[in-house]
Amino acid sequence: MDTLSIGKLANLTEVSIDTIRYYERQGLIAPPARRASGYRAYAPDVVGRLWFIRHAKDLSFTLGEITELLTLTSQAERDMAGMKVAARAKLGVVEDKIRELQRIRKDLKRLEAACPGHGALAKCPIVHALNQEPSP
Amino acid sequence: MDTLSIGKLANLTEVSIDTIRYYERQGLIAPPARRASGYRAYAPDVVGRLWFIRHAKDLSFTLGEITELLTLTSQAERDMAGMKVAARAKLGVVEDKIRELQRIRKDLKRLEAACPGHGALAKCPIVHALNQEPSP
DNA sequence: CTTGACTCTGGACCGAGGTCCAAGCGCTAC
DNA sequence: GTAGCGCTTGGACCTCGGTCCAGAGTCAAG
Repeated sequence: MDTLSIGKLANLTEVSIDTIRYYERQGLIAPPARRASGYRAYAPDVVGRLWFIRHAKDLSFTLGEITELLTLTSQAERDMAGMKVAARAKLGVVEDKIRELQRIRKDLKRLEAACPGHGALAKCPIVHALNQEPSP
Repeated sequence: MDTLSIGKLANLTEVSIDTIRYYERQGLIAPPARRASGYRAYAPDVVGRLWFIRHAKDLSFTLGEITELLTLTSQAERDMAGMKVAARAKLGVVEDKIRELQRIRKDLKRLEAACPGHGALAKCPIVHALNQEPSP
């Protein structure tokens, strides 16, 4: 048998059955052929497609973006420029998030350092800072 | 008049009217007194409380965590230890997120660097990498 | 053949943090 | 006094990425 049941596919890809069906509804994977019983019968190349989705998710691409990437890659005659552009664009987004989190980290560190850690709450510099209207 | 309508409060705090009502439903701010007409009439100290919420949100505290922080600060006789502990705990969470994003950044950079940016898509190293099952 | 595991469908539900709506009053500046 | 904002309510809806369910039919091992 050269097709896979959804359960076998799930085992091979570490993507749950429910999630595979969800991806089908979302259009990330094509509706597969069916057995007489109605069971989904996947061609083995779907395994690679699911790994693609998983890895792209691990790179913080959204499912919508992954759909676009999959469309891109499905046109084999195309140039690879699109992939590189997508990677760089996502890199920019990730770096923005890192900067924002670093801003938060700095603020938290400053507050934590300013707080002696004991004494009346009314004198807590963290509480004080949070209650203030921002200066500008 | 020493009370504020919800609209005035929204203007003073950069928190929208809908959001203020939402916070009331969620228990972050107490249900205010009402005028005869049913309009909410806020005591001016609610302004500080809303700034507290806004700033804590800017530090990536969730509304649930902010509720706890507000409970903490409402007991003036308490020690400030809890605030410092909360700040340090959140700092840890933020640093974990930063590390995860840095992992993603590293992976994206590596992929982007590996891709020549032109040529047949079938040879794109990004596509190749994403299609692979991870080596356990 | 029987039993237990597998799969099917459509739709409801989750959390987080809101946003938007209608229909109907209240308030205030002119 | 009237135009035109402001405020009220309850509930529906949104994103994102799934998860879970019932009730039914199917498959494979013993």
